[in-house]
Amino acid sequence: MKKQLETLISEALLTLKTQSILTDDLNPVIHVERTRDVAHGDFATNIALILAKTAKKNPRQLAENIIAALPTNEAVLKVEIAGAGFINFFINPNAQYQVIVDIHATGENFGKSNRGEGKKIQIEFVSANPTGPLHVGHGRGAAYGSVVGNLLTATGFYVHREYYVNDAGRQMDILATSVWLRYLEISGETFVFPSNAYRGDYVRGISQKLFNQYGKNFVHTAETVFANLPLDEPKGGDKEIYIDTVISRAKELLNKDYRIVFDMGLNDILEDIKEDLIEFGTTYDQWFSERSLMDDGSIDKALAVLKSNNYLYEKDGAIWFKSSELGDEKDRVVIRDNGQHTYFASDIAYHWNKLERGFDTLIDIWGADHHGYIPRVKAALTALGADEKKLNVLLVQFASLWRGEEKVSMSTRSGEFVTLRELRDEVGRDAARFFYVMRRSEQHMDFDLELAKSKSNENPVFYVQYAHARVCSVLRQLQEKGFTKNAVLGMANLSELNTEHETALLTTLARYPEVIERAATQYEPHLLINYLRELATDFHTYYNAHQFLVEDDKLRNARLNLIIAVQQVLVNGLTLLGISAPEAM
RNA sequence: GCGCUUGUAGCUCAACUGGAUAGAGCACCAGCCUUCUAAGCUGGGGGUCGCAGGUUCGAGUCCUGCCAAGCGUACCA
Repeated sequence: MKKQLETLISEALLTLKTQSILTDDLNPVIHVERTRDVAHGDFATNIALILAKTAKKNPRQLAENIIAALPTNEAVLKVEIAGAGFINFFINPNAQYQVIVDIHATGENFGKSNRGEGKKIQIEFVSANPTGPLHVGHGRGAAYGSVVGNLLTATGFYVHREYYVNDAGRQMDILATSVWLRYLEISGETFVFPSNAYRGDYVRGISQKLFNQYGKNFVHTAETVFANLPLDEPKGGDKEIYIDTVISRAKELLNKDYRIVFDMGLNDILEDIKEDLIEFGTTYDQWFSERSLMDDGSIDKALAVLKSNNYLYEKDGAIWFKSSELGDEKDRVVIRDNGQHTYFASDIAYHWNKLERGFDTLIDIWGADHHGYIPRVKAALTALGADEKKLNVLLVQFASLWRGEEKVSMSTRSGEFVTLRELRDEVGRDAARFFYVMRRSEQHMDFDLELAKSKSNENPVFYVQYAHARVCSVLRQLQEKGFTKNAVLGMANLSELNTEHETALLTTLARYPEVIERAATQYEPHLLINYLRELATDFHTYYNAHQFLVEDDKLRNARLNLIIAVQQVLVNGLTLLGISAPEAM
């Protein structure tokens, strides 16, 4: 309907141009929006206000000209000028019933579109280091990313979801070393655990597995392991330097066996993460290994291109990328003085790889604490000769956790974090997803565990699900009470639906495709949540105001067709959110 | 210091990207269950849109300057 009106207006403008009321060079973007106040009709446009200035005309006069030039359309009942020069459209009520027919005809496809025209979008999200289980901070990215992916799929994009596995690099070495040290403890060695190692209980679990499988094959005495090391931080040393030397010691002593320990940690945690995400309703098309970029030479190749494009130089024994020439604050190291490439180097190769695979758009979903990283990645793409505009980084603010009045600090290494799995166990997958996506992603979010845990009626997800369950319940009652259902009869009598509650529902239902399109193109799933809450409100209000199972066959079937349409849209929306639509509650 | 993000009802947040009288949910107050699930509905109070300027027909939304919070500012990710 929106698009129809926009077409009518653009035809009117063309007419005015041929009448020389408007000049040919005016080509404004025609914007039709739904009105907030029913007194303003169903749709409104500010086109006359926009054009008034450049056309040097009185906006109300111009609005009159536009209205006069509008082609007639049977869906449009009345057109009015209001306020400073708004043009308000009143839609023929009979046209509004069409949405019920559409929903019944298209079913689960109602709301989907082909706006994306099959364009390829790669969306990378979560990508947490496999150094420990996912915690509640990752949950928000997981929920947000999967819903954005669903929305884009629903609007006709080809979506490829990817998790970048940091299975190489220093953090993983710290994990492997931590696993080994706990293994040594299990074997009976005693020593002070490094302050910068991973202290979570899950590490002990992996170590136990290692011990069960390999016995004491990897044991070295504590004396040997800790001989001649620098001081750890609690003793006045540097924890980073300390842990790095412990890692070197581990590699040295374990030699080829180091990889066994390393992979034990990596695979165990990665399997846990995969399972966790599946249970959370978040799936991927690909798990992309960072190590593979090293093994197949992608990193070297990317750096070689940067070098030949004259964007690399050497300083202080390290290789630097001239990102400051391309908008970054300063230059960045890609190869450290110890010969190791930085994570940034593999990120360059990874993002280049993504574009090489032919995606039209890349979406990265990062925690907001990584925002400073954006300019350097974009700079790298530019330096490689790629189009950095294809990369779209969406930031998700971390949800700060509260336990009642007390803020919970989260750090993977200190081991005191609430895992995503724990959260799911406590509040359930539906509520967790709903809460995560309920707010704009850039908005800081307070996640009160006490509140989320309490299975109280305050939980908005129940409100929406309850609307669906109520429709199901009515349909069950239909049988029990001996009423019949006749969809065709209902469709023939939709004009029976003339109460204000029904009109409101029709309008809300008709908005659904607009909401999906907007939520998808803006990457804002919270719009869908807000919509579903409004739809549920309209339905609950209607439910309380009118009986659906009435004797009158025409009215009953018209109403049943309406509430079945509501049920369908609730299912469609909840499905996109990855939330269940229970038939009974 | 500099950069990014955010400041809207007591609390948590919306506001169709510059439109008409800024809206919901909690919380609070007053009502509605022999009738399709009361996890629901109806009504009510509650606002200097952080502050000050500017841009224009029109600003919560855009520009500038302050104030406050979070994050970033590594040869860590």
